[in-house]
Amino acid sequence: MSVQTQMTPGNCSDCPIRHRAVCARCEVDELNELEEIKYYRNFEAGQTIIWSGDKMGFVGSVVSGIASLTQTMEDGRTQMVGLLLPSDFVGRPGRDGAAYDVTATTDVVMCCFRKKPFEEMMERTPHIAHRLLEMTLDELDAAREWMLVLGRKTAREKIASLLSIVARRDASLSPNGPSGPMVFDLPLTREAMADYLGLTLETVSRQMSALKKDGVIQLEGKRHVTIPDMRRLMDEAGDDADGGFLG
Amino acid sequence: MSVQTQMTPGNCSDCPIRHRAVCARCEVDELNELEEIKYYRNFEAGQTIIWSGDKMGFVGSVVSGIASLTQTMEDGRTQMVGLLLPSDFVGRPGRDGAAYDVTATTDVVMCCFRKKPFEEMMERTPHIAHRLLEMTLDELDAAREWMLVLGRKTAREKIASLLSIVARRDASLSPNGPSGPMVFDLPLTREAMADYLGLTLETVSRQMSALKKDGVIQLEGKRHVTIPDMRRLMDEAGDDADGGFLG
DNA sequence: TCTATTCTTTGACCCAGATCAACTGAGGTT
DNA sequence: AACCTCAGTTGATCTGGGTCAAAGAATAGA
Repeated sequence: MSVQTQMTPGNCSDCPIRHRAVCARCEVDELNELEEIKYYRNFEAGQTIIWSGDKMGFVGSVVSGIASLTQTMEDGRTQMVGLLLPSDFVGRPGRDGAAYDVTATTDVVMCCFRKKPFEEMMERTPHIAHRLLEMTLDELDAAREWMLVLGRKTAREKIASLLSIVARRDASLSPNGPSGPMVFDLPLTREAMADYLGLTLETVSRQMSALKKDGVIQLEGKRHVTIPDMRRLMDEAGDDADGGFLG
Repeated sequence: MSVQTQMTPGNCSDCPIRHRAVCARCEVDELNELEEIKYYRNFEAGQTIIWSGDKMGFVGSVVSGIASLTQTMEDGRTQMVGLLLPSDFVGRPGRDGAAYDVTATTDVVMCCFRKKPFEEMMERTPHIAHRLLEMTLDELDAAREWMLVLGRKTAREKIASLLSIVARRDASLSPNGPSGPMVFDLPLTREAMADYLGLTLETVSRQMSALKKDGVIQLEGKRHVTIPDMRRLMDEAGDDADGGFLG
């Protein structure tokens, strides 16, 4: 999951490692090579894609839907450690076991590559290794930004942070530019939000109600969110770093 | 900062990107090339190595001492997002700005490479890009493991987690193997520990005292720690994943 | 030796968020 | 329509860790 980078989906649908921005780098020979080892898999909402510790025979990227990475303690406490949106990469070239559970939050289509051939291709095509390094550095930045959220922010700030991130990454919004109102459907249940934010679902619910009451967000039903003023929301998130999202 | 990987320092002191394990991969031509663009810098404890947002002209790795990565909000709340121990890499090839402050916690010696030539060399030497990808994936795993600590663990568990990590990465210990008692000096002040764990320094102090009272750790002075039973400490940390550290 | 200064510990009290519990409301099934 | 079930809301109460305050302990300097 990347916080810094915006995505323009829909382009470059055959790209081996889907680019976050409009793809300007596709190289035909790369694609042709990959075509042979590429396949698609569908997962239903709630289904586990990979169990932590399992041997992973593939790497891949999310084509549609949303998946989440979670870690769980023996006593059941769970923490979401990443959100995989379309174009995000899954898997660890050079690693055998998965480090955390990957679960489909909505229905998910993944574009997979068998790991061995993918790794061999990485050897031959430095381009891909570079792209992967770049993406991994993005994820690392995002993970570290999230550490600040988890460690130091209040419940209200946490909710605002999550809403900003989802708003930023969801393309179906801001018909009037990034400073206009934003409209989107939350792809997460209150429980999933809680797991992401290190809160309980009750606290999430209460803070959502509070933000609604204060006019920071509007809610239709449980999932449909309107953000009348993105800047206001970002203030609530206490975020200095907006990744250049707003002017 | 890596949680999973152990380091055996002292080997391979000229290696461009120092390996965490005993180095079996040094290649002479690589070294010779790097020698030209390599230089050393010293920092005193407390000194800032890089300010968040600054343009970074170099990448490098920690040779000795300990540095920390921190993020700070406008109101002063700070969260440490990474701990850099000897052999850890600093910098983001392909990125211009630093994403967070890097501060010397103790006196630090860094081995630096000017960024441009380093990146050019990365182009020519896929080996290095792979190594860097591997290291970045390790950091990502560590960051995500830390998200569980920050989001879901109690203060006591947090302290125990931090102590395990420091113990695991400190080489000057376990004269009687990994199941014997461990002895080391904490490289962090109580405040730094608090910033790492998302706590206040008072809570850190109280929990250290509690762990001491309960015999989980022994303290001589403020910094010198003995862990009579590593397994006991890991139980206190609530960690299922010990990274294969103990049998 | 006698301060300063910096780091740490400990105590008293408070509050944000957890916990426990009841309730609402939208689908879906029969 | 009657009944589930699942997701979310809201209330009442409790508590872990924060906050404020004061007092050691170690080191450096004069």
